[in-house]
Order: sequence, then structure tokens, then C-alpha cells
Amino acid sequence: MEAPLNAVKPVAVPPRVPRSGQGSQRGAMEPVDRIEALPNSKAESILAAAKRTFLAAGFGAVSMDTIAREAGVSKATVYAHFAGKEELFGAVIGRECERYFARFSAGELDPRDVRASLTVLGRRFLELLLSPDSIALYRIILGEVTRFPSLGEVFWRAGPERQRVQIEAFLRSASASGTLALSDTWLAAEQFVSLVRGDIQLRHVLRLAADADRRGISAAVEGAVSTFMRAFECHTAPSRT
Amino acid sequence: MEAPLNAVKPVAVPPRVPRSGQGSQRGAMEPVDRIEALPNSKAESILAAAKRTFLAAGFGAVSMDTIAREAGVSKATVYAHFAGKEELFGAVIGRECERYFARFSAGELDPRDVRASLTVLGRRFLELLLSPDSIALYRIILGEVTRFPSLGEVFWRAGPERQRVQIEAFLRSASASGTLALSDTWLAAEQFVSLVRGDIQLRHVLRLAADADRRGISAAVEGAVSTFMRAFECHTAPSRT
DNA sequence: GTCTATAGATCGATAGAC
DNA sequence: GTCTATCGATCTATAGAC
Repeated sequence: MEAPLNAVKPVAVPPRVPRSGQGSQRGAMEPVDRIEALPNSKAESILAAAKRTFLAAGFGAVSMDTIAREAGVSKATVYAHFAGKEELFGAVIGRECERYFARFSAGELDPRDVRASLTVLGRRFLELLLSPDSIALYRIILGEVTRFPSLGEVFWRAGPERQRVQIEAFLRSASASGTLALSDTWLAAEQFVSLVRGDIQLRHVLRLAADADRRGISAAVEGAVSTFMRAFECHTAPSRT
Repeated sequence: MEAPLNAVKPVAVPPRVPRSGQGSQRGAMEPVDRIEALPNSKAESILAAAKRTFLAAGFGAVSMDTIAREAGVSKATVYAHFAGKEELFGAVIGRECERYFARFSAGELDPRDVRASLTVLGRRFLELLLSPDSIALYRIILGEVTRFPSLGEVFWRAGPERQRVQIEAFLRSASASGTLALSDTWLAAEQFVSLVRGDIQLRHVLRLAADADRRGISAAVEGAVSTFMRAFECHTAPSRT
């Protein structure tokens, strides 16, 4: 029993990109929208560095020294803006939850072609779910929800719940128009999301699949939509096309 | 921008149960099966303490001092059995993956009643998935797969893949007997698992639902089985009962 | 506000006695 | 093998100059 039963070896901290000072090469020829485009204040630099390092390595593996260095400021400046490491972490994660999941929308769908609309919807959902930052955020939140219990509700309300509401709204319209036979649209939305997600999200989170696998996304979405339509397509009144 | 946008507060380290010395009150009137029943060696005590603390608080929040104290040994003894914290963590997680997922089985199912069999199968799967240790293990692995890349494959092969193989075997037999119309049994197994899981596992992981919700499990399984049967039940040849 | 420098605590790991 | 005691590194957080 002395030898470990499984060879599970850690890796070193993520390779660090040396930054010469604070200003990066951005900010010269980009449109000046000023709102969170580039870190124009020290607070934004700190938040950006904290986001980058936390999402890449997790809460426990990142030190305030690293964040300060990555942000191009001193550690005292970090503490001048944020009360501590945990407050900074909470601010970063809360903000990222809002930022990422605000991109999802169930709008601009053709209610006359439910299959095509569900395919578009599933693809939007899965592309958001498999984006590198979304995967990293998912890892962090699940790993730190024990230490930060409020993370669970922050994440749930910003992401899954909001998506579910939008998807259910579309399913309800499709059900009202007689194209789908749904007795419980809330459950149906959960099942549609579950079918689309399948195991591809978990495989990405576990680093068993690389990102940007467009064909994998298409195949997953089409398989899910096909099964969903088989289960709920209404055959009684095809409503003449 | 100085104030955190979201109130995400951490909690203190888990409340510690003071242990007077090493021997607990167990081990006196229990059957002596000796094989991992009670920690009869220091190595087992260390592994048990490491499992308990790691699963409860995560890799970064647990120190070797805590593990030694919980195990009732000195820190030097811990290092006499395990080369370091990371090796101990790998040994614990690898062992727990094997222990937990070995409990799942797709046997003892009645192939003549596919709906009932799928219900039993789904319930077994979901009860395993929602057990407190399984939830904690899931949190740890997803949170630490960045630091321990091999955890992803260890977990996948011990859990999801093995379950999928067993479920697919049953689906194949049901498909061969003409009860289900499945063109791709591997995909069907993934979709069945996804339907059963739904969002209830995530809600448990995020601490939004308490465990031991038996009625919630039954409702989730029956909703999943109903949808799965609607999609894949074979109506062409009911194969006289 | 921002910096340098450092305090104070904790952690992982080890030396040496038994 | 097991213990006590401790080392050196690192981490969070702060004091004080500017």
C-alpha cells in the first residue's frame, strides 16, 4: 500500500509570459469604446490579470504576487483596490458569470421551422458552453463552490437558469403552434439542454477533447435535435405547410 | 469599480472534530473483515484522513498538518508513506475513482420490460451520481484537473466510460430484441445518461439542492425514461407479448 | 494612489533521536 | 517506523515613504 495506486502527477504552474511594463501592444489602432476594451485603469488591469490567472490555474494556485506582476502594478496597489484575495476572486468570478452568459440569446429564430431553430439554438448553446473561458469558469466554480458557497447561486442564476428560461420560451411558442407536443415545457427545456450537452462538455472540462471542434459540435447538436424531435414532434395535426 | 460587483464570500475551513489520540470508538464490536473496514494501519489512517479532508475542502485548502492531525499521526509519518502532498492526493483520488464507480452495474435487468429496466438503470445511475462522496469527488476532479492533467483520464475511464459501456450493452440487447429502434446504440447510451442526469447533478454540485431527495430522483428518472421511450420505442413490430 | 520593503503566519518537507 | 522540532520557502497583508 506504500506505492500510489494510480500515477496522478501534477504539472507546474502555467508558463508565464514576461510583460515589459504595463501597456501591451494594444490600444493604438483600436476603436475607442473605452468601456472595458482595454485596461485603462489600474483596477481594470488588476481584474484582467486576476481573471486570466484565476481561470488558468485556479484560486489556490495563484498568488497575489503573481496577479500584481501580471497586472504590472505592485502588490500594495492590488490591496488598495480589493480588500483581499478572496474578495478579488469573488469580484472576478461574479463579473465573468455575467459577461459570459449575457451572450446567449434565443432570439431571431424562425418559429415555422422548429427543427432548424432548435439546431441553431443548440449550436449557440454548445458553442458558448465549449468556449475556453466558459470551460475554465466551469472548472473554477465547481472546484471552489465549497470554499465560496455563494458561487453556486451566482453561477446558476447567471447561466443555466437564464438559458433555460429563454429556451423554454421558444419551446412554448413551438408547442402553442402545434409543432411540438410538450406537456411540460420546463422539463422539455431541461431535457433539450441535457441532450445537446451530452458528454462533450465534460470531456472538454476533463481535457479529453480539444476545443474548436466544429464538426463535433454539429454532430452533437444534430443528434440531440433528432432525438428531441422524435420524442416530441407532433404528428396529429401537421398544420398544412 | 472599487467595490466588488458581487458578494461572493468564502467560508472558513471546515469545522474540525477534535480527536483524542488515534483510536476511534470503532473497531471493538464490528465484524473483523480486515479488508478496508477500519483503518488498521497507519497508512490506511492517513489515506482515510486524506480522503475525508480532500473531498470536504479541496486540494489547496487542506494542509499536510491537517491530514496528519486528522489521521492521528505525525507529519513525518505521512511523509514516510507518501512522497509528498501531490502523490498522496493522486493516490486518494485514483483509489476513490475505482471504489465508487465499481459499484455501478447494468446487470439483473429484465430484458422483456425495457421501460422498467431503464427505470432501474437510471435510478442506480442517479443514486450513484448524487451520493455525497460522488458529488465531492466530481467537484475535486473538475477543480484540480488543471493541476493534475492525468485526473481527467483516470476519472473518465473509471466512471463515465465504464457506465456507458454497460448501458450500451443493455440498449443493444433491447434493440436486438426489437423493443427499441436504435440506429446508434453508443449515441443512445450517451443520450440516455444525459437525460437521466439532467441538471440535478449540477444543482447538487453547486449546493443548490440537498442530497437524499428520493422523490426528486424518481421524478427525474421517470421523466428521462418517458422521453427516451417516446423517441426510440419501436411501434412497427410490437413482438406479441 | 503607488511604490519598496517587510512583518507575521503557514505550508511543505526534513533532520535526528528513539 | 514513529516521533518532536525545525528549516526554508512562500504566501497574505501591511507599514511607511513619496
